[in-house]
Amino acid sequence: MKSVNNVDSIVFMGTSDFSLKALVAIREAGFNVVRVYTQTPKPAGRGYAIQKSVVYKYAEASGIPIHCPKNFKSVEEVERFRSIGANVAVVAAYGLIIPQVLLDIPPRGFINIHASKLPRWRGAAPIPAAILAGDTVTGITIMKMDAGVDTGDIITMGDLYINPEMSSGQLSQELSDLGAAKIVETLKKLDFSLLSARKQSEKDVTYAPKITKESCRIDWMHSAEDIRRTIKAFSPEPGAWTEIKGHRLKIFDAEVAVAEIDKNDYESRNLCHSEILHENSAAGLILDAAKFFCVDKPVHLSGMLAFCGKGVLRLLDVQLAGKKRMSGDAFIRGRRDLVGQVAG
RNA sequence: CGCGGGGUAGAGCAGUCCGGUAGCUCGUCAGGCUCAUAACCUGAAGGUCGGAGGUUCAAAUCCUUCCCCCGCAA
Repeated sequence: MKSVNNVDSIVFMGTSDFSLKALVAIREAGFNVVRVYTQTPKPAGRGYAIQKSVVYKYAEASGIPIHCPKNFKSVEEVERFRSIGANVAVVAAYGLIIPQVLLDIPPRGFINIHASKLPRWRGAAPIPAAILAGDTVTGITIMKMDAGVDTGDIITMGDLYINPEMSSGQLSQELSDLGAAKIVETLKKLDFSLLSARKQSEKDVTYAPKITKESCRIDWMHSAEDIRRTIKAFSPEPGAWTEIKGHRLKIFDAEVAVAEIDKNDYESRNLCHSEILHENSAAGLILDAAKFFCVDKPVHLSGMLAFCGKGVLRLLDVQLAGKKRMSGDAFIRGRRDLVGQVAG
């Protein structure tokens, strides 16, 4: 039986932690990775030290030849790739555009691991997009690459349920495990996989918008649930943030403390905010503990609380610029001067 | 040499400019009050102030140097 094809010459292209899992899995499954492409080590971080990608470090330690072109626009780079003579190329979170001339080179083409169920969330940031949208299920797509952005024919998919507690970081880890398993499965029966590929439906296409600094900024006028999802979607990187007393505060985790509340029905042991609330400008107000009267029952809330456009959020994991990351509880205990401030 | 913040009790912070008793909010432990409480009151334990030198009668604080943590930017 010819189930294991002649795929003993694989080129792997990837940069992030997400791709590293796939690379490791491919090698552990016994495939021969003959070359690794990853993004150029570049000055980054404090002091602009040269940073190698995790994939670079792994390949280096494993003795796999590494190549880091800036792009594939030159004939030289294309020919260099051709000279490897690879049977198939696997791409996962690489970060460079692969032109058609390159896609045409390997006999069995390019295969991509994408962190969503295509055609939902095409684009660069599918994981935060799924959380932000409140999706209850997402997954992995293994596809044949074509020249479009995540438009290739689908080989296989894997499902993953999003539990509401999950942050992008956790989801990304689980998806990378799933992706690693799926790519190995695909490579093991490569010819069959390629034959069974089917076109994407053009009906349910959505795009995952690029993440910007501004899209990570919290709008406290939104509901507590919306803001909670924003926080989860950008945790731990790059981190949802707000500004308080002129300083940037990142929020890595939060939970809805009260989904809905009549803003007049509460008191706080620390200070009386009724005048602020009457002005309807309470969104973003930070408190450290409060007692609410919902219907006829008093509800005691502890921890670091933030009023939203609708409801109250409990901030669980925060970090002020320049300080350590800590629980909201500890943070607000030490920074009582921030109680009663309005974040924005 | 990219810009910047920080290291003080188990946690989070103030005090540092201008040297002179180690302080705050919590937590912990013990007791009290209350119908009751994530409320309140009383008391206790817990620190070689990141390390090493130096100046001084005296250093958390001033000088030199080293280590560690973090934000921005890329």
